[in-house]
Amino acid sequence: MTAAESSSKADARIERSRRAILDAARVQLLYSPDASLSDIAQRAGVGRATLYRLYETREALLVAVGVDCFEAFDRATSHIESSALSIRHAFQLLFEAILPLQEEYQFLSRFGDADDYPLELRAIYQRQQREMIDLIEEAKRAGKINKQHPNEWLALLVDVQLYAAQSLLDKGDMTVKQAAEKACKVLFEGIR
Amino acid sequence: MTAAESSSKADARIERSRRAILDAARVQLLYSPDASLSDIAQRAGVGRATLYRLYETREALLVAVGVDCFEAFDRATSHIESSALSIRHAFQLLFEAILPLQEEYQFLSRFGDADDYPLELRAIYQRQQREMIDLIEEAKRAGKINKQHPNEWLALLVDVQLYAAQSLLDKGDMTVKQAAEKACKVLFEGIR
DNA sequence: CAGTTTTGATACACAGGTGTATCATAAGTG
DNA sequence: CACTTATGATACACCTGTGTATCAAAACTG
Repeated sequence: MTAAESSSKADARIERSRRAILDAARVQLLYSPDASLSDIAQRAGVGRATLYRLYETREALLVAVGVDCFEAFDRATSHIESSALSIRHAFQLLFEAILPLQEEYQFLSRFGDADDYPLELRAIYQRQQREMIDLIEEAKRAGKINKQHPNEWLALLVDVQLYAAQSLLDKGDMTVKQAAEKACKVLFEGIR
Repeated sequence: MTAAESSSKADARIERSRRAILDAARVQLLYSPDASLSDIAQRAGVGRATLYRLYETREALLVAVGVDCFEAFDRATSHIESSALSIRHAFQLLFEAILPLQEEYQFLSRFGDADDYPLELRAIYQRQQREMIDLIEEAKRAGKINKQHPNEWLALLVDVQLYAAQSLLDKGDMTVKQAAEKACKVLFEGIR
């Protein structure tokens, strides 16, 4: 219904501009949250006017990027619950799925817990958090996680393990699978 | 030599303004990094002109806050190496010392790893990281940490454990000692 | 290929932040 | 208590970002 998903019969130019803008905005805003719309348009390779044509305000763009990130996240993780062999394996698959989408995941985290950001983004973030907590509770029931740990804290630990795993990837000498494996292991068993 | 440390024979009003501004700036910039100097002055309870009198530019203020944070951090942690009974105990003491200084610690982290921030802040951050890595290497030598883990990654894990521990404190039902204990335990032994 | 639609460039008004200067007032100093 | 100094308020010029409008040129559609 919204402009975000109406790829039905629009001019090909629109879709191209839209994709370029969303990608550029995600990267640029993650790198420097106070980047101007000129910066974003330039990175996207489109005119500033085009950006304003597709997204009425800066806030509307923020929301659109958030929605886009969430869709990518959902697409990459929806298969997990059906194909995981165990809870621990589900975490492993989750880590492997999210790591290549760090930009998208971090975008949602960063703009999801700030008080002064669009309500829509916060709602998306909370929905994502909810799914994570569901998984955590399942792991608790399976005895894989100490039941005394608060769920929100555990969700935070998963988040930061992902963040730390990304730093391993950035160093270059590791595959996604290996980084996910390491993060998962340290999460459940500690650094020693 | 700089105004930052010349508390020698200055007018008492100056020192009072300086303290109020540094505290307000730390909190305000941590909460919203793009806050205006008017916001900061207002929170500090001083006029905007006073702020400009004590700190020539916005960047100078940023550096001054960073230095102030580092001094507080140093004051709180310098006693540790002499009083720690073991490496593991040193981490426990470190966590206990830093947790009440989360604002200061987070300020240095946030403004220390961004590419577009003052060089002085980055230098301070790197010095702090260096001390952390020294501690980590000592723990490796003592066999408390798996030697295969990269030091930078481990330093990141300590950082994020502190961040997560803060969320436990924010919930209210925990003392600093308990939160530090929990973070330390999970760091070394995992969530299960 | 003719017609429609998007696009980029440009100019504009507006708002807000930065940094400087001035001056009467309040506060500290000796 | 006289003297010195910091302070807050105010006004100012400058710059940058936001959002709107316009129009010729380019790209897509059938």
